[in-house]
Amino acid sequence: MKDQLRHLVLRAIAQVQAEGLLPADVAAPAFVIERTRSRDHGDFACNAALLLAKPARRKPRELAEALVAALPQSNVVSKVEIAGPGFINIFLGASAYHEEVRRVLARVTDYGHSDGGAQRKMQIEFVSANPTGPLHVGHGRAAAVGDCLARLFTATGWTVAREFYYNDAGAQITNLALSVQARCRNIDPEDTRWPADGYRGEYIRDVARAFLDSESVHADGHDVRATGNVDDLDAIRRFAVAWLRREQDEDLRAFAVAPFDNFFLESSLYGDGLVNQTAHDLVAHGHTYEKDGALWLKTTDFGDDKDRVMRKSDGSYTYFLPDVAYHVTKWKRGYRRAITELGADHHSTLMRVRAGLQALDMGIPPDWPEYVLHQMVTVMRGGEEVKISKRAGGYLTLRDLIDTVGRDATRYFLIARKSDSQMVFDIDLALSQSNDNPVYYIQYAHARVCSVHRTLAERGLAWNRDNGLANLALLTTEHEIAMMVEVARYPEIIEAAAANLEPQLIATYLRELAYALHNWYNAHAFIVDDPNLRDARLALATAARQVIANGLDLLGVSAPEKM
RNA sequence: GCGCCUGUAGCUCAACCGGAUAGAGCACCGGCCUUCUAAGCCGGCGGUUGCAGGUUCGAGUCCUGUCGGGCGCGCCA
Repeated sequence: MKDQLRHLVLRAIAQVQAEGLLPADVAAPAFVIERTRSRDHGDFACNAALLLAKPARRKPRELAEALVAALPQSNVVSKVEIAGPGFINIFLGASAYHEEVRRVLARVTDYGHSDGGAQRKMQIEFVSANPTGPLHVGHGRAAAVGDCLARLFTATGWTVAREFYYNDAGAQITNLALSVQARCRNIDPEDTRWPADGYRGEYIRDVARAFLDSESVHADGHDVRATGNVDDLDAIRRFAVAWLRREQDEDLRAFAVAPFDNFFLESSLYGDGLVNQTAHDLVAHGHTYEKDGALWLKTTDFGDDKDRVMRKSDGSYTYFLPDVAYHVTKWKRGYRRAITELGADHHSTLMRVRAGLQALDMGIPPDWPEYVLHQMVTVMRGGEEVKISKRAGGYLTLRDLIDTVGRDATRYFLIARKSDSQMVFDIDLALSQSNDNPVYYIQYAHARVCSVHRTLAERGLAWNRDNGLANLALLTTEHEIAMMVEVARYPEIIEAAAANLEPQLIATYLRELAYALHNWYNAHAFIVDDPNLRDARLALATAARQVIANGLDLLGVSAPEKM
């Protein structure tokens, strides 16, 4: 709808220019077509006249009049008004909304999708948890946001690759192996022989038992068999990494996160010599210097507040050099668009990685890759913060949350806030079966329409879809108009959510759509005697149900037929 | 001290990359409805958008300063 109107306004501007009212050298400004706040102002408002006024040196209202006069005829527009300082208010005819309802039922699960991405390829990297323990709630937020973004970009015409990057070789992994080894030897965390920075969670005991039992683990596409040889630390390390990767995969599956297309191992960067190569290239491009026996990258050349060590005096690299090398592979793999999702506590790597990429002078744009940062989640229950998991010990796991409130509520709540705001996850709210709980409220709206169809069948009636679509003009009450407007907004929401990397817009929208549906449901009976009206109401209700189902699917939340 | 994020009604949040009178829900007060699933409707109360400047036709939104909260400031990742 919006695009149609934008097109009309552009033609009007060209027409006014042709008439000489607007100088030809005045470029069409970045005007917006936006939903009005109040229905009194029509369906959409356009600010083009206000923006053109200055360069054209004319009064906004005068220009608005010229634009309105030049606006091409269209069957979707029923009325145009000039208001306030020079807004052009556009009123849509009912038929425009009827058309939208038909489109929903014709396109079904594709409704609201677009081809804006033109099937170009892009990559989203998210979760990227190190395989040292079960996923925690922060990973859950990353998974919910990243998975939803991936679905959104798929829906808007991009070819999306999902990637999971993990460190399988660093000091943390050594600690993991030592912890498992200690457990194999029946050493407890309380024991003086327990490794200094060992992982104390109960799951370490499970890994140790599996290792001693010579189990075989399948993760990331290959099998790793335990040798059972407690003295072989390297074998323990390989097994523990595979075991925890499998555990994390199970967490992600329980969370209904779509499978990752690629798991990228940090160790492979060393094996392929890419870290050395990157260090060499950075030196060659002259943005480095030696000081105190270490090699520094002049990140201050690219906006950082101080330079950073890239190779320590002991010859090993700091973490951000492999990060740069990793992102170089993304660029070389052809991802001209890439999104990296991180916890906000890692935001400092953002500047460093971009600085490293710029220093390499490979023609990578300064704002590549895009970043999505997610802030901390505080989990509350009964007015108190919950932070301990029995299995993991020091932190609350994603699995705990899923087991407590269910997958749907977990996903919805973790996506429902802007990801760069801190959020409070209220377990009591997520568990409540009431209207206060938005997940319940939205799913219930979906189930209700399903229920209407069941009742219809029980009464021996059938819904004549085509008859309903032919009689949409019978839907004229305030609630029905509001309902149609809400349904028609869906494509705009998808577009805005993808463009701004803000999946929470979908969550907010679905609550509003469900609200409109419940209101409508309570104001009118759907199953009435008049077959034309009945079919029409069912057509709109079914379209609304479809939009709810589509929106919930983007969020990874199920759309139940019964509740 | 420096950097990033954040601050909107008593509470949880909106406000569509500068637009019109800052909106919903919950809570509270007064009426009403109760049907295909357990649902809602009307009215009332509630705001100097943390504070102070600036930019312009127009600022919750952009800029500067300031105050409060979070995170990060290592030759850890």
